[in-house]
Amino acid sequence: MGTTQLESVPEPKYWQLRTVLTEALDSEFSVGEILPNERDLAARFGVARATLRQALEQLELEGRLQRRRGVGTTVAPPRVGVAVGSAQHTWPGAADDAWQPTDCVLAPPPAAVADLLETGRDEPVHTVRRSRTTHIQPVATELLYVPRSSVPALPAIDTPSGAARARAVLRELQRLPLEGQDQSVELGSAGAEDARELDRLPGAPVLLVTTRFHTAGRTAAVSMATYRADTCRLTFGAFGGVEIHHDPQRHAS
Amino acid sequence: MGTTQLESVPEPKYWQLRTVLTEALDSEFSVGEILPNERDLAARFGVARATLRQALEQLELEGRLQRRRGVGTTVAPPRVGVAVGSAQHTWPGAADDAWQPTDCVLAPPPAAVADLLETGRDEPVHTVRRSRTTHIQPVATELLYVPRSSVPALPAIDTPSGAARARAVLRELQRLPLEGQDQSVELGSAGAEDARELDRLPGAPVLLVTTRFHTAGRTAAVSMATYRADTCRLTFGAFGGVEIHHDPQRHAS
DNA sequence: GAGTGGTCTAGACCACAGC
DNA sequence: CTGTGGTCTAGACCACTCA
Repeated sequence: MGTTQLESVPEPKYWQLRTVLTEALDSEFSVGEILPNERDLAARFGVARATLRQALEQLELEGRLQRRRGVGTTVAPPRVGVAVGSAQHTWPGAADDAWQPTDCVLAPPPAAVADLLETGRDEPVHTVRRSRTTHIQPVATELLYVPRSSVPALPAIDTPSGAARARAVLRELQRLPLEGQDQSVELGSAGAEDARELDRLPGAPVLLVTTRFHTAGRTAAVSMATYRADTCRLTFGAFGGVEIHHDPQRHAS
Repeated sequence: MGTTQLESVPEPKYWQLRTVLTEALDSEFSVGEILPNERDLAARFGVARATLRQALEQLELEGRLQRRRGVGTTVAPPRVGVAVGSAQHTWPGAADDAWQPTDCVLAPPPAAVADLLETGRDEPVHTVRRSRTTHIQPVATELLYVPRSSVPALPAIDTPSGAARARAVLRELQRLPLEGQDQSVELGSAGAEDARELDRLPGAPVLLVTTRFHTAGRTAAVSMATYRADTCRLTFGAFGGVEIHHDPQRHAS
């Protein structure tokens, strides 16, 4: 008598829960609707709150849910497609781009960036801060590193740090011939600052996009952008406008 | 007397731990080295194991650690750059590509894919399974959906399902003129099957790459690839060979 | 078998939003 | 103030690997 478990545990409870909740979201809930609170949900499914939370975390990671401390858990809208690489490469700051410059300082970049720029590790570069929003939600922050050699005509550094100087640097960049750009995407977690700016908690999953801008055979600038992984689908090419309504948890054939 | 906390909790313990461990990894550990087990580490830092694990999860997400049940926790090597989009677009199955076809069946695709292909929702399409490895580690699995109209010359379906048929479909694809491709990247979690194939646990974070191949103004094929997010850095363009040794947790200027 | 990471529990308290 | 999600604890047991 007394089997080890009712279900012989073929798979963990939080994973079963995730599946059940996914189906419930697909069939019984609509975007923006608020779910019952975690304590009630846990009781309803007969699991500890920690287990229920593990399932909710999965769903938030997949962009199906949005949780806010003090508020509640709501059904998230489909991810927005955010264009990060286009067929016709353009400099950051071009007329059509979606970024808002907020600040600019002259400082030594992180070592990894210095290596990409092939500048000395202690050599200060223009560091432009920008942010990007869709509708009203912040989706990304960026640090754009521009060596002084890329913008030699920039007026003396008497311009105070700030958005004005950021725009000046970007304007000077446009004058260079852009030969091409390389990009890479990887998973990261938001640091305290980025988290605040993206309206998330520290450690929230983000997509880190590194872009190298080339001119005359050398690297003219490097951008390191941090996108909210829960709400964004990064698009390359003409994929921008397309809506994809699939479950990010891949269901094999 | 008795302050609420020793440290007035400006930030959560697991986050402080993450920082401490990151620094320790940078300075005192080398790639492949095994860390003390979780119970010892938790005791050493004076926290519960669950809290310690929260910090380790972060570090694993960032690609700094690798954890294996029954084995232990080791320091992970830097992420490998995996080329997913190149300047000169090529069909899947081209001579140089890194994928290994393993199977092919004719079945109706998920609804989302049917919409992208503009086929009927119940219309069966060739579904090619492929996998991709670097060195000896699996890094990605893929389902490639090819409508029958894209490979009309394919011999009758008497070829048994399997790698041979997969190669036949890919070979036929090469005959079409490739006009271009769109891609999108988003965060997802590995389903049970993918997890097994990628040597991870269900729910492991993955990067979902959707590629649309165009010919003659229509979509000739759709690929949905699942990359291990912990070990991969997806590269677009010539970024392939570059090593980046930065901390995926963005440190602002 | 011993030792590892993975899952789960039942509680407690905290930080935050909104009334 | 109440109610929400976020953090943390101290334990237990399970699944897995390897000697």
